[in-house]
Amino acid sequence: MMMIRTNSHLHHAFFKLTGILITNSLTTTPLSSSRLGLESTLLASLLHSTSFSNNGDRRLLSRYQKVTKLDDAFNLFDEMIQRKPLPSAVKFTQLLNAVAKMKHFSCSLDLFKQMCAIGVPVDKYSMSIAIKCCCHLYRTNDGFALLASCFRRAVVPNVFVFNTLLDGLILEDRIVDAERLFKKLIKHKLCEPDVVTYNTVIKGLCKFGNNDIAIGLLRLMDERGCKPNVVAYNTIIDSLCKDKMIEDAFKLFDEMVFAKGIQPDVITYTSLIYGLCNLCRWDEVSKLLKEMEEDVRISPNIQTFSILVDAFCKEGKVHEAEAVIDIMVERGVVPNIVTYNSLIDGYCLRGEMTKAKSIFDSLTSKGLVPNVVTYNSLVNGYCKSLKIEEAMHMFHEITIKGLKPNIVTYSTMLQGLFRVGRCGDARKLFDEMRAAGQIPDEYTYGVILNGLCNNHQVEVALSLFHMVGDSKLNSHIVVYNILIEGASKCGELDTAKTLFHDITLKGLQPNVRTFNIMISGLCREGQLKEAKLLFHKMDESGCPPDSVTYNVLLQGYLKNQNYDDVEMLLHEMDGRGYSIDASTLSLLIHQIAAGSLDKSMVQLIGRLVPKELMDTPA
DNA sequence: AAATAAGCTG
Repeated sequence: MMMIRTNSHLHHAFFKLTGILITNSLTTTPLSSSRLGLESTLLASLLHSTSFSNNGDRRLLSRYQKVTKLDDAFNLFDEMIQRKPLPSAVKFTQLLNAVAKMKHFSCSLDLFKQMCAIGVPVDKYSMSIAIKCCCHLYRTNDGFALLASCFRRAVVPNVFVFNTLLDGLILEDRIVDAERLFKKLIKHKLCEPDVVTYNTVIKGLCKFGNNDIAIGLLRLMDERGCKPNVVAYNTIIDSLCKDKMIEDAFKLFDEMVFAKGIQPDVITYTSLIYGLCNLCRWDEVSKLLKEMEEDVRISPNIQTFSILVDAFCKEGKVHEAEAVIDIMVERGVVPNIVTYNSLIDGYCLRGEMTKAKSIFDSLTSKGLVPNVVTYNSLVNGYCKSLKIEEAMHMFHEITIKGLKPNIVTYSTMLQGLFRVGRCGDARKLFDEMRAAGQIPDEYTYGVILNGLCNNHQVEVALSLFHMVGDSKLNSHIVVYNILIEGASKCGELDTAKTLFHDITLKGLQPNVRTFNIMISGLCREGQLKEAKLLFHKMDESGCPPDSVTYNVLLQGYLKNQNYDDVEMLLHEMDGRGYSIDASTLSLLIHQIAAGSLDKSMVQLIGRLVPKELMDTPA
């Protein structure tokens, strides 16, 4: 399941990236210096005036809005309810909002209830905050109950309240309910949907992969006289980027900028940069980053930088990632736990656990608190380095620190235990996981099947597979790939063949990996004719052979002394630009030494061996 | 005179 991508452009791209970032920070500094032209002075003064208006122009916050600690909020509230006469509803509402802003939703809700109990009049403002709190606590139904009480109290809910409820439904993945509510609003004219209403529904559609319908709604809102804004476009662009449909994302971007004249913001750029990073299209990343830097109104923020850090780390370029962190710090953007999670994960993936651990240990001094994601990376890193005791230690640390291991944590730990052959402990952990209320997903399922197969328990894996039956868990090709590989490695090729046959019966499609595993199994048993047959079936199955297929088949031919076929395959590989992997190469070298291969082949083979293999002695 | 929204973990 691991994919190693090497990208020669990356290093180059990195210098471009950091180059852009550094040049920009240099060009922005002289703005305040004296050797500026008139226009620049104007610009500088504009900059000054905006920074002034940020503080000076804004009205002073009331003490009810200024609360930053929960205790202060409660104390203030207690003091307020003793006062005679009671402070205005506005003051109470401001306090409620301040508490909600601190994300203490249930506290805010408590205060709201107390406030109602002592008879402070409730209006649409306090109602909408209370409803928001319910929604953020995944208790949207309670939000609807409050809505009902609005009607009883003759408080007319406005579009804010409905938007909040709509958002709550989407947060709970209740997309059908959300659509129903949306239609009801329009049909019964409960309120006039505004741009936020539409955007919220668009967000819901995107969340469920309905990008096309989301775009449809974007058109519809325009027709209905509600102009889409940058948020509407960003939501869809972001969703398209996540679904790797980057061309469509750029199409929408162009439409937004050139046809509608809407200015992109940092979120637009960040989404697109994320999409490009995800596809390893580094040159375009630099281009876009440059474009963004050229727009004086926009500068990369913590997310933009974190995405770059993450991209470098995923490519194994941890030093480049650290350079990005240095640049962001220089620019006054403070890295957060997400940024460091990427870096820690990067070191873990490289197996540099000492370094990973030392960054982890330094978090506290930076005022950052590790979260489950942080621990998951370390658990994963230790497992991959076969340091299972350290992994277990980290795993237990999660609960000690008051956090909860999630499905990723359990799956990772399970994988680690299987990997060192501790099937019994894996079983125990699996039970523990279910007792903790964590529902295994398809990934967990794959880890377990794979773990059993690799520990000579194919039978157990197969019976688990049959027990799961026609459930959704078994409708993924990965499951078949694991079992076919497991069965054929145990010499149960007939079982493997049956499974392979079942794939199409189930309406699934074998992928390249499925074919490769099957061909490799057939070769192992010396069934070269069948292997060849399958190889030729690949193209017509819409699944053309890749470099792995050729290597697998080549090894089969070599082991069975089919030298004519070897020659043919080598020529085909040359034509397709595929190269020879390390284990095929060592087989070939043996054959060359034994004099089984024609001298004329040697040159061709030399051409098919990648440089990296030549440099490192086997 | 107070309020709603879209970007990272295996």
